[in-house]
Amino acid sequence: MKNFAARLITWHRHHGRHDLPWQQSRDPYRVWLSEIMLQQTQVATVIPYYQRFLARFPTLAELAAAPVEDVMALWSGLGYYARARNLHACARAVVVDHGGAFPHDPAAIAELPGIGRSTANAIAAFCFGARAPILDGNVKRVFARCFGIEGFPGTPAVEREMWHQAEALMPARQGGDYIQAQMDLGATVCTRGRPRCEACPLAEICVARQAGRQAELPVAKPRKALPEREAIVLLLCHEGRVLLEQRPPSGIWGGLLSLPELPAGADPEEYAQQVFGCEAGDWEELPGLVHTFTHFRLHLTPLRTRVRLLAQTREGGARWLDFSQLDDAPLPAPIRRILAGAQEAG
DNA sequence: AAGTCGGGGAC
DNA sequence: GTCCCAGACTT
Repeated sequence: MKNFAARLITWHRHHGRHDLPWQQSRDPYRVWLSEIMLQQTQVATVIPYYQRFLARFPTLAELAAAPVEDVMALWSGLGYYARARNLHACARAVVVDHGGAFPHDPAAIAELPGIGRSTANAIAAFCFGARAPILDGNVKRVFARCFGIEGFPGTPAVEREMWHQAEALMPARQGGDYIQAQMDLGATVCTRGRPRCEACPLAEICVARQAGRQAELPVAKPRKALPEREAIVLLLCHEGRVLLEQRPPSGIWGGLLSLPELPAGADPEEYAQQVFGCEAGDWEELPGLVHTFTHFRLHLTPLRTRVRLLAQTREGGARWLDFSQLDDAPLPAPIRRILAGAQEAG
């Protein structure tokens, strides 16, 4: 489709977003950091995290030199914590394998931890002027509508078709403006619900608009019923402190600190004593909460008790933290909420 | 090809 | 409440 890129680039000059915090620089470090944070995460959510992160780690070298725990703490609440681990690993790989500077070749960038084809291409196009297209949620939505592409874009077949389109449409020049234009159009005009077609530079050539099928394209993900899971978490309190344990590196909340989770069917009294060396007092059930993940719904029930310490905990990853230390701890969002409520309740 | 991985904005 | 977001990675 000729004119596709030209329409977008022209539109972007006057109607694109130009003031986002990571757009003030072509420093690959800042571009890369923003791209990772923005994976499956909206701009408004990312901005405060991005500012905090950059203030703590102004350069890639400082990030690479830091302990991964500090990175996790700054990521706490942002979700998809494998991104933070990969970010740290990537910084070290750039230092160790590439002399501290990102490679310019998109394929080489995509070899780095946490960087896939789309993110690698974005970095290469923004920072090095590469003719390398992206394919994110915005582009998929624009393509599906503009070209009338049927089928859920998450399937490999549809994705292959869209990558082919993306490669063919990518202009030789102004690549950075072009991919920024695609994302801006998807975020501000070709939105999921109620797209503003009257303001769209592609309106004349858009298949969905001509057919009045904006609401049907892109085809929605086929949904299954969410499985329900339940978990009991323990607040073992002792002299103003609470026991937290580190989660396994992979799985939900990988690598974060969390409240100890009672194994299914276990007795809290015995578990506290045998695993953590704590003699429990009276148990108090705190208000529970429901947290919905992408693929299941978790019902969390907190049980609180004051304990007497009998022995050293047998859990290597377990730590006593003062309630005043929780702000800086790498906690999952729902656990942070539970702890905040528990503190208020005394 | 399907499943795993968070949290919140927008509706 | 539901849907999905500047996706990557594992199985």
